Amino acid sequence: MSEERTGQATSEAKAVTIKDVASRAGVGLGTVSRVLNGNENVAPQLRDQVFRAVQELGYHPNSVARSMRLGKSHAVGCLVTDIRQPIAAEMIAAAETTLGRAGYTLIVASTHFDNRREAELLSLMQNRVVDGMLLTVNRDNDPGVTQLLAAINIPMVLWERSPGGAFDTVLTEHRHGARSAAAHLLELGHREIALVAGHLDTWVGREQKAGLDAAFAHRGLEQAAGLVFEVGAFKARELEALCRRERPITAIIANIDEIPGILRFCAKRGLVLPRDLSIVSIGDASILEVMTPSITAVRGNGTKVAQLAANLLLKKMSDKQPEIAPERLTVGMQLKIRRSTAPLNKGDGHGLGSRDRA
Amino acid sequence: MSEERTGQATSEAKAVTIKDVASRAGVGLGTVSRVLNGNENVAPQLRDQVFRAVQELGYHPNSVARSMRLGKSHAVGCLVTDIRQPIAAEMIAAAETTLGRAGYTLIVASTHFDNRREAELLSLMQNRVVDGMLLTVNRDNDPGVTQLLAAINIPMVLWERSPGGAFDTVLTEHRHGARSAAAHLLELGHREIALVAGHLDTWVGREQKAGLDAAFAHRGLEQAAGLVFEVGAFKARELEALCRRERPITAIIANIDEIPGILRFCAKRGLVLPRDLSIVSIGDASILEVMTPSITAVRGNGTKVAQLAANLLLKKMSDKQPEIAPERLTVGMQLKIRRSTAPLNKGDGHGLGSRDRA
DNA sequence: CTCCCTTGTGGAAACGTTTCCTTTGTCTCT
DNA sequence: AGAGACAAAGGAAACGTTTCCACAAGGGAG
Repeated sequence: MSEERTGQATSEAKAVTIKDVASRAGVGLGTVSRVLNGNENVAPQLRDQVFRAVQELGYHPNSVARSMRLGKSHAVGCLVTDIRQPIAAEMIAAAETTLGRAGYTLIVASTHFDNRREAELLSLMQNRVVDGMLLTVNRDNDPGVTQLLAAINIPMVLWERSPGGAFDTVLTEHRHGARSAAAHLLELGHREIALVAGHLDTWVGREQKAGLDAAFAHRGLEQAAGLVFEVGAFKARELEALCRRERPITAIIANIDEIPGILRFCAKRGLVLPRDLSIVSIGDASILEVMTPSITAVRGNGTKVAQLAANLLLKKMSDKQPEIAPERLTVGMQLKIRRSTAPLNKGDGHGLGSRDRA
Repeated sequence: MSEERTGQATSEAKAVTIKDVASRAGVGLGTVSRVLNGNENVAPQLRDQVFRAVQELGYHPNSVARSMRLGKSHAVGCLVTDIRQPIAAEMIAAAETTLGRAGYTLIVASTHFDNRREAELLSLMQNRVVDGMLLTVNRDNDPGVTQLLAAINIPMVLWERSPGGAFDTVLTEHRHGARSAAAHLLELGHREIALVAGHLDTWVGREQKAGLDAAFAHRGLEQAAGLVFEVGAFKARELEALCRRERPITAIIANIDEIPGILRFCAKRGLVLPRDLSIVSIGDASILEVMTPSITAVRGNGTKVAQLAANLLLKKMSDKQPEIAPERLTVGMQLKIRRSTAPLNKGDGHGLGSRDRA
C-alpha cells in the first residue's frame, strides 16, 4: 500500500541505485549485484527479495557506471560517409542486427566527407567509449589517415576501404563489378564509355576505374582520357561536355546516386534510352527494375558485407590476443542486364551524334 | 629522448589517465582537470606543462568516467522503425547534424517493428545512458505504449507519432498530404481509389486514411470499403484482387516503398500508366521525377521534421524545469503533380475493366 | 570434539573524472 | 608593518557499479 507512494516519489527525484535496492531488500550490495548478473550462489529467499525490491523501486542498472567498472561499453562506433546513401543504411541495419544479437549497441555517425569531422569523431570514439569500430573513412590513400588508424588501439574493421597498412577489411569487388559492366558495353559495341565512380581517394573509386581499364585492356583497347569522374563532381555541365566531344559518349557507367540526374539530362535533351545512350548503374535498387526502360545494374550485397564485418569485429573484440593476422574479406558483385543497355547504334541512327550535328 | 620509449609503452598497455598526466606534469589532479576544461585561473606555465604532458602521453579523456561524474552522457538515443527507409535515414542525418553541433552523439537503433525489441531498446536507453531520446515507436494507439512512454523520465521527442498522452511531438501533415492526393484524383474523375497507408497502428497511417476520407466527404462522396491497406501487407495478391473487383480501381495512393511493387505488377499485366491506372506516391524521391511516366507524389520534409525535433529536444534537455507544456509541431506536405495521374478514361478505353472482361 | 573446508553474505576498494574544500602564498589597504 | 582578502593549486570525496576479500555458519571428516 504505502509502497505506491515510494514508487511515485522515485520517478520524480533521484535515480534508484543498487544501494537503494540493497537496503530495501535488506541485503548487502554484493548480493544485489550477484543476483542481477549471473546469480551464482545466492539463497533463493534473498534472490526473491532482491527482485521484489527491484520491481518496487523501478530500478534500472546504470550502464555508465557499469562500463566504467568493467572497462567495456558494449557499444560499437560506426562511421560512414553518409547515412542517406541507401547502401550505407542497408549496411548499418545489418550490422546493427548482427551486433545487437551479441549485446552491442551501435553508435552511428556520418562524416559527410568532412575530414575535420572525421578526425573529431575518431577521436571522440577513441575515448574508450566504444569497444570496437566499423569504419568507412573518407579517403584511404592518404598516409596520414593510415597513420591515424594505426594509432587506434581499439578493435576495428574497415568497410569498403583499404588503406595501405595492415587492417581488417571487408570489401565489395568493385573492380569486378565495373569490369563486367564495361565488358558488357564493349561487347555491345560501345567504345566511348564514361564512368562516374566513387571518390578516387577511396578504394571503391580506384577499383571501379581499374575495372574499366581492365575491360578495355582485355580487348586490347585503350580507354580514352577524360572519361572518368567522381560522384558529386558530375553535374549536367560535365554530361553536356561528354555529349559535345568529337566522339560523343554512347554509354555511361554511373553510381546509382547519379542516375536520376543523368536521366533528367536525357529527358531534357530528348535522348531516348537505350537508343541514344546506354546506362549501367553501379548499385541496384528495386525501382531500377521497374522503370521504363529498366536499368542495367551491377549489384553488390551490402547486407553481406556488413554481416561479415560485424562478425569479424565480434571476433576481434572477444579475442584475447587480437594480433593474429588482419583479414581481408570480399563480397562479389553481379551484373543484372536489363533494358537500358543496347547494341551500339551505328551510323546515322546514333542519337547523340545526329543531334549534335543538327 | 627517453620520452619516446614512454610513448611506445603507453600505446600497448594501460590507458593513460589524468593521474598520469598530473604526475608527469608535476601538478595536482585538480589542475589538470581545470586546464582541460575551461582552464579558469591556472598559471600559464602550469598550463603549458599540462598540455605538454597530454601530448607526450597521448592522453584521451575517458568520457565514460566523465559521464558518470557529470551524470550526463552527451548522447541522444534515436529509435526508428527501419533505418533503411530513405525518409528515416534523411531524418537521422539531419538530427545528427543538429545535435552534433551541440556536442551530442547519436545512438541509433531500429526496432524493425518488433515490439519486444522496442521495449528492450527503450529499457536499454533508460539506463541513464542517454540524455534524451528521439522516438518513433512502433505503434501509438496502444495505451500500454503510452504508459510505457509516460514512465520514462528522460527528455524525449516523438517523431511522426502521436500517442494519447502529453508528449512533445513533431509531425508531418499526412492528413493534408493524403487529402490533397485524393482530391487531385477525384478532380480527375477517379472514384475507385485504393490507399496503401503507413501502419494503421501509427498516427501516420491513421492520418493518411483520414485524409482520404476527408477528400471524399468534401465532395459528398463516400469511399468504398476495403480499399485501405497497410504497407507490408500489400502484395501482388491484394493488387490483383483490387483489379478484379466489380468496380476495379482506377487509381492508387501508395507509400513510396510500395511503388516498385506496383509498377512491377502493372508491367506484368500490361497496364500502362497513367492510362490504365493513376498512381500517387506518398513520399518523394528524385528518381520519381525522371521516370517515364514521372510519378505524382506528395512530398514531406524529413530534414525539417528532424531539425525541429532535434532543436526541441535540445531545449528540453537544457531546461531546468522541462515541465512547461508539451509542444506539437507540424511540417507541411506538398503535392507534386506529374505524369502518373491522368483524367479517368471513361468507357471502353479503361484498361483494367476491358482486360478483365476479355 | 575439534578442525578444516565449503557455502553464503556483507562491504571495501577501484574504475577515471569533476568539484569542492583547504591550504598556501601574495598583494593591497590601512 | 600587519591584517585581511583573494588568487592559485593540491587532493579528498563522490558518481554507481563489480569484484575481491573477510568472515560467519554449518557440516563432514579425522
